Order: sequence, then C-alpha cells, then structure tokens
Amino acid sequence: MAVTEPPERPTQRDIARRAGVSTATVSYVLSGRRGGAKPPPEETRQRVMRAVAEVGYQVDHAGRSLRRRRSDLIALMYPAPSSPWSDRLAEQMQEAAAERGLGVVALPMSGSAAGGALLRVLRERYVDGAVLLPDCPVDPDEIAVLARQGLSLVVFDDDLDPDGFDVVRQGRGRACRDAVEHLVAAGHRRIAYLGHPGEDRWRTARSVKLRSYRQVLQEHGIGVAPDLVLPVADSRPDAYAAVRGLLRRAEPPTAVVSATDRAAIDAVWAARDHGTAVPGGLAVTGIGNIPEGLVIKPSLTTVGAREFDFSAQVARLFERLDAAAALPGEVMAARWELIVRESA
Amino acid sequence: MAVTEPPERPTQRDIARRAGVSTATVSYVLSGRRGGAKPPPEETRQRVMRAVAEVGYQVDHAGRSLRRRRSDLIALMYPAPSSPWSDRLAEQMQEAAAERGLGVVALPMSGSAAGGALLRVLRERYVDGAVLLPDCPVDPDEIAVLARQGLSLVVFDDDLDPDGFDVVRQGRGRACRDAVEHLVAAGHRRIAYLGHPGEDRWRTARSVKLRSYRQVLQEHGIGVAPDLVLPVADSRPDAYAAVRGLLRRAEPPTAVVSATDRAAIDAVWAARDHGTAVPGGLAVTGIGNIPEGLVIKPSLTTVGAREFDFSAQVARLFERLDAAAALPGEVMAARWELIVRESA
DNA sequence: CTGAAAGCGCTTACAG
DNA sequence: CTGAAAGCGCTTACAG
Repeated sequence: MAVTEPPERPTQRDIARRAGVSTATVSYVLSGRRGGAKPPPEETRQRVMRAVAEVGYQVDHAGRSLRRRRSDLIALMYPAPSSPWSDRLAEQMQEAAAERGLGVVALPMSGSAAGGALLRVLRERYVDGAVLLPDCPVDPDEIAVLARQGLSLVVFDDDLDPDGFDVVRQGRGRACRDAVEHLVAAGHRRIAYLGHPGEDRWRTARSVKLRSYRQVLQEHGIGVAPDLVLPVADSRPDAYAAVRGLLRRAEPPTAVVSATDRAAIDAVWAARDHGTAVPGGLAVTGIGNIPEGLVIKPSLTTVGAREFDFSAQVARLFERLDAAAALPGEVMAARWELIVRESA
Repeated sequence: MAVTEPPERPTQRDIARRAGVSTATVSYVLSGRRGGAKPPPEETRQRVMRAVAEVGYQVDHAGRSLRRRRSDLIALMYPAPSSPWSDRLAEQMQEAAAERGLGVVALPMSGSAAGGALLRVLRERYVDGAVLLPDCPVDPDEIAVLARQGLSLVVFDDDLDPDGFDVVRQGRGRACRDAVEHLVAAGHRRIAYLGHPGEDRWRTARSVKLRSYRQVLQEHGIGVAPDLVLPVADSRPDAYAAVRGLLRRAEPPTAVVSATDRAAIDAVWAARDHGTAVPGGLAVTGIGNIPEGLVIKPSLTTVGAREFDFSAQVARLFERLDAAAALPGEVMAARWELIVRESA
C-alpha cells in the first residue's frame, strides 16, 4: 500500500506567516471585529485572503467554538422513520438558520439504542439549541438540566411543564380519543388497532395512542381483544398484509385505528383490494395527518395538526438563542384535532 | 422579567477542586488512559465520580475535540425529503457508530440554499467522516479537497472518480434508460414524465432521470412533448392531481415514468380512481424502489437497488475512519436495476 | 501513582 | 492600526 502524506489542515498561524501578519489580524479579516471596530485596511485584507485561497484554509470548528462558547449549530431530534412533518420542520429550521449563518443537524432516533448516542450531542454541547419532537425517549429531568446549563430547547410534549425551556402542547391524547369515540359513535364495536412495535411496553408518554384506544373502548364497555392489536404501523407492507389478514377472518373488524397515517393508507388499499368498501365495510382512521391522506380515495379520516407550519415554534427557538439572559419557559400550542374526511 | 442566573456548566477544574485531585486525574477517570496504562485506583475514582454526579458534569465537546483532533461524530448527507432508503442508511450508520461510541447526524439538503450551510459542517470539521448520497449538490473538486484534509468520505456518485475518498457506483443512468426502453418496447409512444421541480435547470449529474427519459425517446425518434413533462414528483398530492389531469386530456399518455416511486404510486391511484386500468390503460414506472411499491395493486415496476442494505458502504466508512494513514480511494457497487413488476 | 504544564485552533481585551 | 498574550476545556507526555 502506498504511504500517504499525513493530511494537512492549515491553521490561522500558517496564514499569518504567509501573509506576514499576526494571527489576530487573520482572525479580524476572516471573522470581523467585535463591536463594529474598524476592520483591517483593504491592502492587509487582500494579502490575508490571498494566503487563505492559496492554502485552502477553512476555519476549524473545534477551536472557534471552544473560544466562542457556542457552536452555531442547532438540532432537530425526531423519532425515525422521518415523516412529512419532521421533514417540514427540518426545512423550516434550515431556512431560519441559514439567514443567521447557523447550521442544522437532524437526529433521527431509530431503535431504542440510539437514544444515548444522540443525547450526547445535546449533553456535550455539540449544538446551541434543539427542537425535540414527541416520542423521543428523553428523560424529562434531563431536559431541565440541559436547559439550566444554557441549551435552548423547544420541546413538543403534552405532559412536561416548561422549566427553562418551552413546551409545545399538541393534546394528542384528547385527539386520539376523539378518533376512537368517532368510530364508537358510528356503531363500531370490533375496532382493530395498528400500533408501533413494542408500543405496549413503552412508558406512558410514548404510548398515548394505544392507551387512548384502550381507554375509550373500556369506557364504552367494549372488550379489548388482543388479537385486534397488531404491531405493524411502522411498515407499510406489514400493515397491508395485516389488514388483508384481518379481513379474511370469520369475524373481521369493522373499523381500524392506525398509529400512523402511512399504515392507515395501506389499510385502505388492503380493504379496496379485498373488495371491502371503505368506510362501508371497513372504516379507517389514521393518526398524524400527512398530506398523502388527502389524496387517496376515500380521503383519510385522521388526527393531527391542521397547519403544516412550524414557524412559531422555530421563531421561539431563535428568540431563545438570541436572548442575552435565560428566558422563562413558555407554553405554546400546536393542537391536534380529529379531522373527519371520508374513510371513517 | 426575572433576572436569571447565568447558566453554569461545570468543568473538569471544578470536579478536580471538589474531589481534591488534579484535572489530569479527572480526565484519566472519565476517559481512561492512553495505551492501556493503569487507571487511577478505585478510591480516587469514586471520589471523582461522586463529584461528577454532584455537580452534573458533562464533558465539553469543543474542548475535547480540539484536543483530540476528532469529533467522534459522522454525518449522512442526503437530498430532502427523506426516503425509506435514507432512513435505512441513517439507521445502519447509527448501529455501527453506536458500537464504537460514535454519534451520527443527518444533514437533509432541502432547497438549494441549504447547500452552503450544510457543507460548512464538513468543511469546518464538525464531523470526522460522512456518507454523501446522490443528488446532493456538492462540488466534486471540493470533495477531493475535504478528503485530502483527512475527512473520511464515502460518496454515492456515478461520474466522480475516487480520489482519497470512496465512490459507490449505482449506474442510475443505465437503469433509468432501461425503464424507458421497457415502455417503448411495449409499444408506448406517449410517455409522460413526472419530474423534480426545476430538474430541467439542474446541472448534469442531478438531472440523470430527465436526461435518460429524453435520450431514449430521441433515440427512438419519439418527440419529447413539453406538456408531458410535469414537475410534480416531489409532492404526492400534486402527482395525483397531475395524472388525473393527464387522463382527462383528449389524447392521454399511455405510460408514465416518475422520478420518484412515491409519485408513481399516486399515479397508479389516480389511474384507478379515474377508471383507467394499470398497466392496460396506463403503464406506470417509478424510480427508487421503495418498499411501498411492493404493496400496491398492481405492484410497481421501478428502478433501484434490490438490496435494502448499506452495510458494505457503512463498513467502508469505518475502515477509513479507523485507518492510521489515508486509504486510497476505492470503487464500490450498489447497482440500480430495472425491476419489472406489474404496473408496466 | 499523581500533578504541573503544554498545547490543540481560535478570538479578543489590551498595550503599544 | 497591529501584535503579543491570555484563555476557552480538554488530554497527555513528562517529571517527580
């Protein structure tokens, strides 16, 4: 194997030497001077920029952020797989961040193992702030600690109280229960639930969908049949197959609640391909309100936010980042509602 | 507004003082000693760990990474919106990274503006390495420069030659042309194309799908009708509406090629809802091979990789990260193929 | 076995 | 107007 040169990354010292100035001057040219002091004169600037171009200098993040005590980076933590909503939020964060010269990194929480590794990004101050979407298994106490240490945080959560960070209330439990109530009110008694794998083992906040389903059935004296709860909501192929299977049973369910719109849409296909009318033969309700639900026939009844817009939440994160002193925690709303369309 | 305490982040100096040891000892306890030297004795360790717990110390990434000259973080750059493939790759990277105590950040490239901000993450060494998926508008010369400076890079690209980084060949052009050839061979002449918005203005590498479509039609002497090229592939609702519109025309197309499987699936539904048989009345081909294409009826003919697995590419990135000296660039394969199913 | 000290690359108050 | 110097928080060769 060829012996390769050790990779060389030039530093400001190299630039300074090359341009015959001090490293202070290099920094002034590259990053400007604090407090609007006069920048170095044009001639000096040119010499420095020439040296920068010649050696291909790039500022080093580690050095800069250690000195400045901020990273100019923010994060979006969301549960994998991504969704149109997480994509949209990432995009809106990026737009706002780009205006200020900040970068955005996405932290998809896949599996349970990833939690620790991703939390490190927040704990070790890799970023200055973050938006946490629901169902990220982060310890509430830890969130408060992070906020107290100066991390700017906007957290989507229905239970947590703000405490040096902001909380966005969605009212997901109420909305999910409304969906099941809607089915019960229409006379359904055999209602299947397409859930996340392992959802019944999750701790309370994350299993809000399954709990809503069970709670409403119980309140109406309807038994929760274990064989009507299927862990297929995270896989469209699995959801499709599962619903085909349900419809082949001797006593098929008359309605399906799905923890994801994606799986609900496949439930609609499965019914149609099986020759079962929707909602006549099988009523279907999703959770999440993705744009795709508007497209299918019949359009999908679901639960979610009506506005495909996070600008208020993003703006709040930047307020927090810009604030000189720590801001008190605030409660914001981005309510989920039952959105009745054609499929149920 | 209440005056708030300035956020306090304890440092190793605070721990050292509290535990009555030096900062060196604190570091030895927290991070171990290089070269397997003996760690501090249990009694010291306990004192340090107690102090750590008492003040809630967390290592500071900026300090550590400046000293160690690495960030223990890798990135995945991909074009937004996310897809099952980018989700899968992120997940596989996370699994492999977690084993080594590394973190993974995702960099979704949304819009054209985001390019600069995200590239900064690579240029300024926020991360030690990255996987770049196709259609990220990154300058090839810049990639070589980054690699030369020691960044570990695995790049999905059909044109670029490896040069201190590895290249994964997918052969997307060949595969896309095969799909159009497949339609032409079946006798289709009016073939619509659902493309990415702005695709006709993109520079060569990114517009491979549209170019493949045009090229094959031209080779067969079929005129490319501008009104059959629709920029709707990134929006499922738009794609659905566009195909409904196509089918209402006096002379509707008999086939559709879509730049995304997602839009292709909506094309199938649009046809079904319009009462047009697929593939009899409208043949539909997607690009991308997402799992959902297997679920719909008729199943989706598409183009893409057969294996839903990036372990070879991920393994290569880690080889590169682990290598003492810079590794020469290598060419890997993850070929795209025409996958003929029922819809065309 | 443990500590004092140097230094990673940068920024910035300060002196000249 | 510009440079010498301190220091951000950490790690690590080195001396004791």
